[in-house]
Amino acid sequence: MKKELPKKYNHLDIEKKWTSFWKENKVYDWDSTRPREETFVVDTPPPTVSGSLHVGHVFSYTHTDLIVRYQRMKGKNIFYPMGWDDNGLPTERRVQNYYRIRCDPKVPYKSDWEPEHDPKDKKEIEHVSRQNFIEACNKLTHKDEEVFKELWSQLALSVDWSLEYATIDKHSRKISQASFLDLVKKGHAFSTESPTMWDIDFQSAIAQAELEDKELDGAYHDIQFKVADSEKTFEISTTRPELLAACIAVVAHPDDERYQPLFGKEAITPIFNMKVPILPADHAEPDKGTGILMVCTFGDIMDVEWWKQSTLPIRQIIGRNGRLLPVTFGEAPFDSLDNEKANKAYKEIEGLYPKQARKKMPEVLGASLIGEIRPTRHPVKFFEKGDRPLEFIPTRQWFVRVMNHKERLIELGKQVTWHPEHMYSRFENWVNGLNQEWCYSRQRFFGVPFPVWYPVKDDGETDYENPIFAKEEDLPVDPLAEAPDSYDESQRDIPGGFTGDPDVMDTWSTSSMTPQIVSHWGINTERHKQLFPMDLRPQGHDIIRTWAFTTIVKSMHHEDSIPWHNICLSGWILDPDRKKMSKSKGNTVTPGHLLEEYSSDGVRYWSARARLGTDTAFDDQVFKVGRKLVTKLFNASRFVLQQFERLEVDPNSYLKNSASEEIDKSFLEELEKVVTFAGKSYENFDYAAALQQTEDLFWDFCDHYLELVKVRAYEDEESPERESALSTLAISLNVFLRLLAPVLPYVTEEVWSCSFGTENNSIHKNNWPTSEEFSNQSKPLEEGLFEVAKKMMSDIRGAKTSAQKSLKWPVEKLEVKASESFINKAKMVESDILRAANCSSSIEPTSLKNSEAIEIVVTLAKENS
RNA sequence: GGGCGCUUAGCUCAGUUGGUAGAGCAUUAGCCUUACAAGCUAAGGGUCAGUGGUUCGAGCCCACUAGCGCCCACCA
Repeated sequence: MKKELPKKYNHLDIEKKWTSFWKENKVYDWDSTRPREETFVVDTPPPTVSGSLHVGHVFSYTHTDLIVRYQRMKGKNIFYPMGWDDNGLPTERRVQNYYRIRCDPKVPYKSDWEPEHDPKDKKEIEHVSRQNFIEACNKLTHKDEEVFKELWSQLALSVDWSLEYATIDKHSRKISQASFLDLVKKGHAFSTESPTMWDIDFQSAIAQAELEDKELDGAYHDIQFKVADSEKTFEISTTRPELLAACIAVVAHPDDERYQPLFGKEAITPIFNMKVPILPADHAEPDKGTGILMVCTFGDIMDVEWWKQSTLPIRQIIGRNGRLLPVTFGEAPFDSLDNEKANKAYKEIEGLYPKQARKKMPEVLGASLIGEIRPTRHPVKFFEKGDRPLEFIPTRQWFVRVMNHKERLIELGKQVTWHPEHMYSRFENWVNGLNQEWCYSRQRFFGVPFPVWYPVKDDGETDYENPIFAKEEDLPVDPLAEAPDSYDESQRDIPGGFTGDPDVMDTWSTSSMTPQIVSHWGINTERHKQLFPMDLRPQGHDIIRTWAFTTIVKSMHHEDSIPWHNICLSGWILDPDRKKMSKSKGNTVTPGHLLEEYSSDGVRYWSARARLGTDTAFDDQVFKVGRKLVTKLFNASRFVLQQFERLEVDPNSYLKNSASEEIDKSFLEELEKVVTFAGKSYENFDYAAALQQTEDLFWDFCDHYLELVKVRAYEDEESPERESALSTLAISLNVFLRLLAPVLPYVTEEVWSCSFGTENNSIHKNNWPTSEEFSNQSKPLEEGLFEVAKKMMSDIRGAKTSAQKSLKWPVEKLEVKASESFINKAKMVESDILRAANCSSSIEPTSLKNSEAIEIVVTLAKENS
């Protein structure tokens, strides 16, 4: 005999019990011996380990778990790993603040150094070696990961923890570096020195995918240029006058009649007196500003593009730290007609940041500034995590080719099924808008290094043309700590020796390989084949251009394949003001107290109500509804199981029975419909629709069906009527538990273990209900009997309520005025209705011809007998 | 400037292939009823953003308009 359910449902104790049960019994483990067709593979997003998780994480990770739990109950072998994204800038930033340290590659390594965190002590910032800094990163991320893992377990994410990885661990670094070497081998990666978008605070290159526009105040400065060997002048309207010294040309649209006579001539820049060519260029728009603009090295991406197809030299005046570089006019490429004057003017702005220099420019320009400065507001490109505008600075970087692969990327994007479908257009938009190759290198410390060294020529120059790549079997390598083959560590950074590539890879270089990291691409071919392409990539829609995009780029370059068959995009959590909840906005809610107050199942319910791609407002009310459903399910289960306990019979023995009473048959028919619908919905990743239908019928079950059959189930004598009720109760509870198991894993497991489950058999494996289970049930005489009974019950209750009587108050007379069809149906379920209504006389029908109207007249007894 | 989505009850949202507008919450009134007071029952509440079209019939299909949100864009 099973153990009885406790009187009250204490979610905290029960969650703890099942969390450890699932772990001990390896309920969620992947079986590597089962074939691909029986396996469902998830490319779990590795959460960024920087501080704490908020409800937004809980929300989207639950969505994946719902889908996974459905697939597992369908009998699928589940591959559901968890990774930690602990590589990259967010971690660096957090470590810098947490331990008050900075990485300085010039500082020597200290083996006995330990990072220390003291929230009160505002000690001076300590500069540590790269190795020490990486150790500090590892220490802090491990600490955070334990906290995350705890939360995921409590939330009942059914991941296989033996598949855990971190994007900075040895295995991930190896795969990242192998990916890079493969890209190089296939000609998809290359290094070059070229103007690159540069963040002056982080002092690193950044990629197009990391750009963000910010609206900034700016101002048009109208600057007068002279035409060489002529008295003519023209004006250029610019918001970046501080780049005047970097001007290499002025351009206007080829069709612009105002400037056509000047093409081919030279202009003379004011103040610095440099001769620059006047040329036609398609990107100049006649109706913007004065229609003629200066090309500076470099003000924006168009300057870069234009410069690339020109043969003009770069006049770089902004340095890596963002300040205006020292420049000497008179030395190429800064040729001036008046070096002395130019140098003097430049001294005024040298060493300043662009913003400061801009302020100073009116003074420097003097009479060359025409009219008033006109304020404007315009979008300026920023690194998404940066505080100051980007600059274009020529540096040596590694790039991955994407520009020549747009068509193929779009084809592959179309081969993936997007949920919801319309999110695909964001991917296509992004690919079509690509205007640069993927900048792959970063000038940072905590990341995956490039497995590359360069020879140092005898004159001390680095020979970038002949890179030395690591051997695949040696990966991962750190070129700053290890010497390449055929060299010795003593030859590092000396003429005739070698130097290590100092950069690390873009964080997406690793994240884009999550499928290959977990499939052990290149290491275990069998395993890779068994898992790739994967079934599902879940992620946020804000990182389609980064994570989804780069993952597709990699699988295209490596195997000309899609990485997964489906991609599911979760929406965002909005705060009550409808703003996206995010750490940077400081409006996050942490999930700990929610889980405690509303239970994990209650919080999961809240997540499950939101369809994919739909943003959801954070709303306490929905958590309450979730908790209420959990309590209801528990209590209804207790009631149903009590019927079997009372008779000392096993509810399992009723599951194969056929119901004989019409109301029972009708309810089972409704239940079968929901089973079919829910299965279809889950197949299409629409867990929310499945939940809604299930929940609706479950409340009908509690509010109406249970009330209708209660008395019949209570009967002391065995009878076909009682057997039919008991069978329907057993079947319904059994099916409801399984339908709700993905959303409410704890309470369903608890009830299951006390009812239908056998020893160590979790509800979460191999138990999804099917319509075949209903094949031995006979159809009710009419469809919709349950609906008719509901309508009758509702009206009877209404009559009692408006008479301010209790619901068990006896009914003397029950008249039904309705169509013949309605009356017929009511008659078919009459006995249950009369019992539930506490009515001793039979229904008095009045048949209305040609009328849809239904009137139920309830005459209550005078006395409560 | 290009693209996508949303607009249904006070709030949060459903609304399957077109067929009499739904749920929960909130509000109000009532009820200790042999599972449940962390409960139960019922009531009130809507020009489905607007305009036009297709149709016997439109919340749903089509066109246009407005507001909100998001994604993208070469931003002088």
